[in-house]
Amino acid sequence: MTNDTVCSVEIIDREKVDRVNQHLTSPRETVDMAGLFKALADPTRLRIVQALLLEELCVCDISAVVDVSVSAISHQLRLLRTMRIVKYRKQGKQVFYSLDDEHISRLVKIALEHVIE
Amino acid sequence: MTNDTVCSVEIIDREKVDRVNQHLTSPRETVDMAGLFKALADPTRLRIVQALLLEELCVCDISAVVDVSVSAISHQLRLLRTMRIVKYRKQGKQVFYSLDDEHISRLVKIALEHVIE
DNA sequence: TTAATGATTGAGCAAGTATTCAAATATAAT
DNA sequence: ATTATATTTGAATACTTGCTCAATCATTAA
Repeated sequence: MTNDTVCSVEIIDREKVDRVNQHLTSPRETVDMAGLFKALADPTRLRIVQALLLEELCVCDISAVVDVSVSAISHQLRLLRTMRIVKYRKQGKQVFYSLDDEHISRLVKIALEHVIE
Repeated sequence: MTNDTVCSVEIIDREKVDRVNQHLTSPRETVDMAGLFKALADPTRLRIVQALLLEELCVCDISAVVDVSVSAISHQLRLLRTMRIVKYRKQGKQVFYSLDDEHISRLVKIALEHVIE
């Protein structure tokens, strides 16, 4: 659906629209950024990230901290793994997860500042 | 569902779990933070925010920039309004939106750094 | 080898969400 | 007043998502 048909006047300020369009990131980058935010947009996943911000933890202990079933945690960890937000190491039967991205802590910190106000 | 029933050994490292738990934000704060990330977790909304990061825009022009129907944009703007992420001013028939939170630009900037790498 | 344990996976379901469409508001122009 | 325009809104729908349950895999212990 094009905007030509949506807005009867099509565009109010064509010059402004062009200017803004030129400075936007590529659609691909926008989608990727949204994906990163989406990874942090669920309380369970955010809780996991908050926990791993403090210490490396095995799946079972993450489950205990977050108070969500091991299965559910494992599903979410897979997503965080795919997003390259967490990494893991195996030690015997256990799998220890930790954060894999320095940007994450900054994002979480800013978000906390936001909600505290 | 408690973790006592989930993990056969309940908790691997009780001391670690307690320590982490003590340093976590309140559940309420976690949910609010997740809500903030969720607001930026959709490509359409993120595109809107990116645009408003550059200039104040009316709904019609946002629709043109993001290339999504005016109606859909309006629905998303309502959500961003509710989240106190954008504010607006009326001028005649038009409604101009702009960002209402200084944290947002920092979040978007960091997310961009993340995806560019 | 067999049993036990920590973790992963896939299917299914309930809840949430982004968009469309049609109708309704609000303001400006005729 | 009537018409046109910019925006908002509610309902409907297709899609996504987070969890549970059961089964499976991987590693260790007996």
